[in-house]
Amino acid sequence: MAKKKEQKAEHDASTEEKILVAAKKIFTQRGYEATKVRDIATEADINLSLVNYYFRSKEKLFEHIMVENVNKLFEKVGPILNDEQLSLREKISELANHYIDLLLENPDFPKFIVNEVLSGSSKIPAITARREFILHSHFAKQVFSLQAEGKIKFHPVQLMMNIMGMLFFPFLGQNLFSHISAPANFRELMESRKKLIPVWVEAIINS
Amino acid sequence: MAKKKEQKAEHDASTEEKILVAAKKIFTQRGYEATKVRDIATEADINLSLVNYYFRSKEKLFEHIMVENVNKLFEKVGPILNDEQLSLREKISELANHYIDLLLENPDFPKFIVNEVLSGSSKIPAITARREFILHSHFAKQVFSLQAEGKIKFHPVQLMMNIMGMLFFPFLGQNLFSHISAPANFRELMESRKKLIPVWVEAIINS
DNA sequence: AATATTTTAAAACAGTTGTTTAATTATTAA
DNA sequence: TTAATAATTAAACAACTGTTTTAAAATATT
Repeated sequence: MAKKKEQKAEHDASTEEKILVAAKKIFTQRGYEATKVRDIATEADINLSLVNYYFRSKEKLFEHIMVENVNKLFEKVGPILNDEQLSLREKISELANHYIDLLLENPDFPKFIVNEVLSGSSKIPAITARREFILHSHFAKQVFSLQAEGKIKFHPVQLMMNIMGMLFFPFLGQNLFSHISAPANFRELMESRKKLIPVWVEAIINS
Repeated sequence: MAKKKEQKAEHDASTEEKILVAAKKIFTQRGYEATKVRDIATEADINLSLVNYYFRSKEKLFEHIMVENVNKLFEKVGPILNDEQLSLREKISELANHYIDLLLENPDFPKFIVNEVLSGSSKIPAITARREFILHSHFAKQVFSLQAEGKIKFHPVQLMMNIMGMLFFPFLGQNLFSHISAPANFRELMESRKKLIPVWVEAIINS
């Protein structure tokens, strides 16, 4: 029964798997246009035509990878955003912990987020659906109710911008910032942010 | 003497100018790889070979545009960052005013900033030089002295990340955010930020 | 007006790139 | 084992892309 899976774990990765790993790496790093099918084949160490054999076209493969990425980006976050037991501050703390870990492990994600998720250009349904999801989450309701209760004097979207900016932007400017302090320190800086961001958001709310 | 300039102003844009305008638009929007020389020629409404005639190669033209962009991004900012008369808060206020206006007028800039300026991959000297400049500015000194004076309990780079994040990130997620509130409201939200950001930064410092 | 120079245009070139084909090898099912 | 199916490979194709060439038209210079 579980033979196949065990075999997979023991033996070399299957061709399909190798293509996926290579494609994920190169597509996420360079984007669609800058990625050549031959680059993927070389990186995966397989024959060129196997890419089309397994995934029919470059575009199909790209969408596959993008869906994979966006799922990884949101799978853990959905339950957090909609957990009615968590206060806003607790949610922010959880989000900070989760995303900082995730982005430290996936240095290519920030650019992907900007170019595929935040950019309106993406036609991939999995991405547009996630955007909707966030907007109707319990988290969004909590942020908006801050205004309704008169606890903030500015538009709630401003707060969402700040939270996301504090979370994602450092990774976009990683090369810039890790040039200031020692590059190795970037990780420490990000670890510190896990606890700092909730405090800063609180300060902004009370400003 | 001024004949030529006046002619330029009165008459149609020169071919060189038309290419520059088209190239700036397409390169900034789509990036290097996704931009085809034929796209530029079509957009500029000129013959294909004129692109190479005036700029020798696609790569040369790209660098030309990138330098143009980065200059526009920093020309006004240098004096602000190094103005020893301005307090940190005043500098932040000036920066917010300037960058919010600039990015509202140039919707393509945010992606360019992420992919060319913040990304370490850029080999364009004009960009790397600017990075150095910021790090040694009076502004940077002021931020770092906050820590020396014990006014903040975290690393000064954290504050720089937050300031830049609050400034740039909303424009990166423009499509996302303008989907929440009415799209037309995005401009108003950004206008509000001009005054809000200095307050928020203050709140973060005092947190 | 005649000549030289600059600018524009069309076509072609050479290299790249996504994809397909056809043949071979490996695997599975009978 | 044998037949059928799946996986892999090398080669080729056709469209695309950056660049060059060659010639014509426009402009400037003498």
